[in-house]
Amino acid sequence: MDWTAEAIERLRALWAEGHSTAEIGRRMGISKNAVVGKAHRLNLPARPSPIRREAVERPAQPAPMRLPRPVAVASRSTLPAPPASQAAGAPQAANQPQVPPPVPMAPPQPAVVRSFPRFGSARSCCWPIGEPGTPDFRFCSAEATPGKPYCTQHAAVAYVKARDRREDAA
DNA sequence: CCCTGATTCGC
DNA sequence: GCGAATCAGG
Repeated sequence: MDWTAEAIERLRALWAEGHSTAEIGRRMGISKNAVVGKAHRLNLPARPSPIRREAVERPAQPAPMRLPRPVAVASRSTLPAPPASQAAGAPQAANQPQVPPPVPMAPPQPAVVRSFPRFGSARSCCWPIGEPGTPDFRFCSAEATPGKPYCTQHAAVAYVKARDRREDAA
């Protein structure tokens, strides 16, 4: 792409009009990458983009770390007395390797939901009535038979004798 | 899989 | 400088 002044002007215009990079590319007969690349180079105002690549892993960066300081090997026995610098004025606290404050761990779980209301009394029948998901869906809620989740009526339906059920099975 | 924009990096 | 490749989110 020959970025003539006209081309750049057109790019700027289309960009300012809010066209997508691909659309601009289509109109100018170039790829959207060319558009966005050029726009980026021209420092055109970035468009709303949800993308954030702060954490893009970039293995290719050896980053030759430098040694903190060359450990000077003092010729034995005499450590030169430190110059009585910082005696007056600003304390050189800046060089301390600022230890970040302890990060508080995730707050402990307050309390596991102990238990559902212990039903010492009778439970209600949980036989579904109506179409689940519809407003009028409910459960039977009659008094369930002890040890069973349904009332006697529905328990009779729920617990069918194996013999009778045979026919239903595929 | 389509769209989007951003960044990188070999050319 | 260019832009395809790649990344990343919708």
